[in-house]
Amino acid sequence: MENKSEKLMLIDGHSILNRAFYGVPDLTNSEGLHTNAVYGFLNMMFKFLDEEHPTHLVVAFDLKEPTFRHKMFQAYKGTRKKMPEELHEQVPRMKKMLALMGIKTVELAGYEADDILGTLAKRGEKEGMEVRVITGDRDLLQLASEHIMIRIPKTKKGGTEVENYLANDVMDKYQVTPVEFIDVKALMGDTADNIPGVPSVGEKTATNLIVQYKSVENIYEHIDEITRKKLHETLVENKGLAILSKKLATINIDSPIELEFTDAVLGDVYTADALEFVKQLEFKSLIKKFSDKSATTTDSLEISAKQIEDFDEAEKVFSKSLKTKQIGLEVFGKADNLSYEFSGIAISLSKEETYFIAKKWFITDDYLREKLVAMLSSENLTVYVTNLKRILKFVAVSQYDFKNNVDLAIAAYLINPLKDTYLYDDLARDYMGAMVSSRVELTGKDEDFQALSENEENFLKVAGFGAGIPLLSCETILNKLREFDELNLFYEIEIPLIYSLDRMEKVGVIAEKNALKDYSATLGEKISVLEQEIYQEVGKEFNINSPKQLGEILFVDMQIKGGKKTKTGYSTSAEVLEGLASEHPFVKKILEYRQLAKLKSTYADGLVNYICEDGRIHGTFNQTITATGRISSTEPNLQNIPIRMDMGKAFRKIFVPKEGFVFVDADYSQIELRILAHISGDENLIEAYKTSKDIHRSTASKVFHTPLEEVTDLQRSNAKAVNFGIVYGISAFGLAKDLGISRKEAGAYIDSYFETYPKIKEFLDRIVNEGKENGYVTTMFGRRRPIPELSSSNFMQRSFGERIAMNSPIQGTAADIMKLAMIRVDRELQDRGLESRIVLQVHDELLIETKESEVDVVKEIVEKEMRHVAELKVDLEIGVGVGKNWLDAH
DNA sequence: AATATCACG
DNA sequence: ACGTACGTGATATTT
Repeated sequence: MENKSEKLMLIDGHSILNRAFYGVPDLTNSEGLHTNAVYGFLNMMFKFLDEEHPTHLVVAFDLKEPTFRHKMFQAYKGTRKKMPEELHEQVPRMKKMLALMGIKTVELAGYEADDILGTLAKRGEKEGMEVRVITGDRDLLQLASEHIMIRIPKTKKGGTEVENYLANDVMDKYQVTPVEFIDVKALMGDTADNIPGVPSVGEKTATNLIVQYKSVENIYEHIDEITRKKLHETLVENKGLAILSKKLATINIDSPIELEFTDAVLGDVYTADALEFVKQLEFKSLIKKFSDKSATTTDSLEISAKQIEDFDEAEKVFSKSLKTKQIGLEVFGKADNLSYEFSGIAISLSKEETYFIAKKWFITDDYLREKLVAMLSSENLTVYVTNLKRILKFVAVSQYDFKNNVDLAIAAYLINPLKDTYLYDDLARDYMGAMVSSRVELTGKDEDFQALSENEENFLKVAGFGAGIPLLSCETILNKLREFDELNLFYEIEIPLIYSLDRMEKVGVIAEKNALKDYSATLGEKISVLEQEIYQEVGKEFNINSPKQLGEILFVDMQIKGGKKTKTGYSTSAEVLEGLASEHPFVKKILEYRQLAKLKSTYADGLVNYICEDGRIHGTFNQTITATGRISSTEPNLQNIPIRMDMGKAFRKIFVPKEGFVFVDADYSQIELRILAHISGDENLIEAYKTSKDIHRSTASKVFHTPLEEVTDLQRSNAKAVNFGIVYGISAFGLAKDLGISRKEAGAYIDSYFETYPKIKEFLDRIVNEGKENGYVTTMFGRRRPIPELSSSNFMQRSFGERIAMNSPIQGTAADIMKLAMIRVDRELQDRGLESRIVLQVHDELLIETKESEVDVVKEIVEKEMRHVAELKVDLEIGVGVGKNWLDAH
């Protein structure tokens, strides 16, 4: 029977797993299992499956026992270098994954994966199949033929490129046939593959010889024809080695493998068991892929809410809730900072008793809101939720006194801030060991209204999980928090902060829409002018916003030197372009165009879309995003409004206080460096802060051994860069790049810095060791950041981990201090009955919309509260400004 | 959905 | 030999 339409894919298991391991950054699931190689393997495999649609699939692995070829080799050179443990532990995991997907794996005692692949490839070809061999090993090129394609994925700067070889591709690239390739390899040897080869024969010589003589054996039959004396000599001397090398290099294509191709037919790989396993390994994107394609999954935990539409029954549930000690709660509906509309409230009283009280008939928005307020402000009732700030949006006013409300998403964030979501399914998985369908899986991304009517059963599940899981997981989560010694951080900082952030979001900040639109138009005009000028210079029109087109025009069409590679093409970053500007002045126009285009799209046009009917922007401040404990700002991002460039500063002017108010802006001066001085206890830096006005100048004076008055601007700015570098987790490379000096010079600066401030060096060493021992580092307030990278066997990964270990306690402590300051300033404004309000936080800065009559008291409040949040060995200095717009106040 | 770039601390 | 400063988010382009 002809098998013309059949296609066999063979994967070199260890080789691809190895590639994946080194190509994918370290990944661990919450149990601490390393998963990056498995993840990379699967992604690569899916990519090939999508491309090729094979009918048959086999993955071949080596076995541990030494093979024939290994044994022969060991006479010449030790053993292969062993796999790092992080990879080793992933091998059984990979095999399990493949087994669960119903994919055939083959391993055979005494034979390498190469032999298995070779045998199966030839066997498949004989049966008339198209064959694809996926490997990272060039040795396999000897298998290439008209119907056997060797595909070698290469990880190039994050992306993967594939080299494909049929027989003629091998000829094109190596000038020899696939079979002759064995002989080339035999002559030149391959240390990585344990083939000794003939000494001093490299790729060139080997190829030339084989092109002429076709095989090792034939060379020796014509050995007298070799005229190069040295070469002739070594060839004769090493004849035995050459013959042996050929044996070592030859892949066995007749291994005794008991495999019928019918056993390797590729079926549905998206099995329910495989889905369970990818969930356990926490491969987010693959979970989605598997869930979409596999049959319905069963939840390992059943909580379905009972729907209530009757007013009297609703009354009963609320009154029972208010009398009990603890409930789980979730609110459904639409809400922003200006309005809200319930679709209902889910309440869980116990595992068996969960309700969804729908808004209907007499159960109105007002009624639900009233009940919600009662529960959130109850003295005796503890309410467990997963997103308290969102729930607060259903309570319109900012004047409230809520208590005993526990946001478990934030608790889970404190336990491990590296996750990207803390939704109910995440909590169930991490703290209850239960796999449940996510909200998106059950109801999609649609609004709650539609979901309720469209798929009632699924919606009631979401309601059940949403309220039930917080209640059922709270004990485990809080115990973990206690174990991690983060309860104080949680209750004294993170929970109160929720209310302050909510207030800040609800207040919002005025952005002058008309001024913004005018500026957008101005920018638009300047951009068109530049655009035309650039087209003139280049000689044709193109999309300047496309790095691809721009790169090709600059470095291919115009042949400009100095092009740098990225994985997709030429880099056109500002850094590269600036390097070009002196020789090609028009490049400045491109830079300027870029800058203005950015300002127009992101800030001018971007911000306008967020201005509400009240003329204000109500952004969102996220509390569970950053790894260090900072808050982040989205929709829009109000923490990256321009300030450094002149053209950008205009945007700060459109942020203004309302009538009768001004802005008071307060920021911490060099808070991170001061924290470093405190934590390290370095007397010299502490002393410098006590006596010097200008810390960078003072640092320059000491580091460069120059009297204070004689420090040049350049020295000061270099010292400033070193100070920054220290906080970022110093490296000579990074500093050199920043300052545009050599790595050696940068190293000298760093050495001198550490001589000046010896305890800083001690601290940095200590914190890295501590991180390696514990697997995490902490801030002054006990905030924890795990650093899995520190245990990586990859130098780059580990170095990254070390810099994180140095930076996180500093950046994180600054974040803790600012959070506490915000809470206190906010509370003081409330308690004193003032009308002034915090409107923005930008990491070390607070912007306060201040009633004109309250300016003095507000200034006094921010100075006092911000300064005294923590008593450090150096004072926390606060800069305060007052103005009619953000730029002037800052 | 990923990549490149650039705005901020 | 390798090749990165720490932490974020939005936009436009390309896949």
